[in-house]
Amino acid sequence: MGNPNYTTHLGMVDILPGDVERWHFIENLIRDTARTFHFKEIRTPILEDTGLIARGIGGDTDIVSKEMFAFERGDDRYVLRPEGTAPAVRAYIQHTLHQRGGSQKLFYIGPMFRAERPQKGRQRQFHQFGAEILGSADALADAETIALMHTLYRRLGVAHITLKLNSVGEPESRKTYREALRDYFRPHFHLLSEISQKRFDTNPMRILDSKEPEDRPLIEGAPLIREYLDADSAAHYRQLQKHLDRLGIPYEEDPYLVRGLDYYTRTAFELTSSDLGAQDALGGGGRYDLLVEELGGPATPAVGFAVGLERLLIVADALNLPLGGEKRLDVYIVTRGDEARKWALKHLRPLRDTGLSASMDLQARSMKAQMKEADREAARFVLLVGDDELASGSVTLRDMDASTEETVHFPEALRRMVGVAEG
RNA sequence: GAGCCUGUAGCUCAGUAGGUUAGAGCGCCAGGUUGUGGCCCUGGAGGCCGUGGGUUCAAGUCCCAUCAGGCUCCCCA
Repeated sequence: MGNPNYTTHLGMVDILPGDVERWHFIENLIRDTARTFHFKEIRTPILEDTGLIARGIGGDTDIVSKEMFAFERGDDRYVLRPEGTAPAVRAYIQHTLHQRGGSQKLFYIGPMFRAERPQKGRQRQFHQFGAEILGSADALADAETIALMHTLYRRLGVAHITLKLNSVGEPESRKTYREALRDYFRPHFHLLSEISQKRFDTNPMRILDSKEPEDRPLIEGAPLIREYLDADSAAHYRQLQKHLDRLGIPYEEDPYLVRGLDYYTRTAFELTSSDLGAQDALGGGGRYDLLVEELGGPATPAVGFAVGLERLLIVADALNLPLGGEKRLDVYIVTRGDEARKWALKHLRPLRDTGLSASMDLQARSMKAQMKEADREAARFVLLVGDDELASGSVTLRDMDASTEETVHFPEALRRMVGVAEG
């Protein structure tokens, strides 16, 4: 591919014409779906304070410990946001959105950055759609959040997806559970995989979703968190399941589902697809009742999720879902001679003012070359203007689909083209 | 951070046990039609064979390094 002087950095990709339309399609679908749930869009800066991210996500997570694009400038520490929840919560606090009353239903779409090794479905700059409900502790909020995520995929037409559901309880019950897990694994410690041995101390719950074969039999006998859930969390979990049943949203209880970010409480969920390969998570989320207070705001229960748009596109492609491509051109003006080019320049405006897309040759090429370009851009019509037309005050209107043409006055040509474009 | 694989025209790829001026299809440009697209024919432009070093009389082809990419582990969206 030659040797250009400059190329994108590792894990950063350009989205080119022909591809951009697919992004528009899903972005439109997302915004419209969020609108029907009456979630409101929020846009936050791509750069955030490093402290916010470290505090919000947790210093022990991979994201914070080794995947941040961060730099300093003067006394300020900046980081390219690796996820959207902490920034959304920051904005919620900073602008006292809780004073607006009720519970705030927010969503965002935008680029996120993590310095990981890129692979299928994972880029260093990737895009997420996320939604958050702040201010409700009710399981109804969890259900609405999940319903939004589920509706998006249903409306996209994705069929084979699995919603995994679990409750990770309150910090207290989790602490008890962690100890119970250590007690259980301790006698078998030497049988655990190397990775799991490391996690034994740091985060024994992560042993549960280990993919190492030698861990599987041990995990099957391990105590489950549901046996250690506090009464309120257990009730909340049952309530959510009833809501999901009422909504007709199928789910699979996964007692081993443990999500990577520190801030989750109670509800944890994940949407997976077999079409994705190794990175099979389409989206995931959960409840984070302590985060707002942790970041300096009023104690505010909250729940949310994020879905990866790159992965959504992969799934859509695997299913051959029509996302659309480049739009065809309505009218291309083919000219012959300088006078005709001047005529064309003047007449582009009335064409465009009616809403038609209109274009012309910018290189003074032959008519044949102009026709080829009109064809390449899938022009619906060609307006041909040369000496004859200029002399008679008319234009040749060519219907490129029907391969027919006739000579008419410009206003008449305009009327006909608008009629077809609207039909 | 680790492993495996790949790197020849804009794109998809051929390039024989290392041997003279590096190929195809598609795409692009032009001509065949001095005022017209899609099909067809003809011609053309476009490659320091990712980069650097080494082996050799000779390297796209072998070796080493490096860079980039893909997939996987880890982790996550």
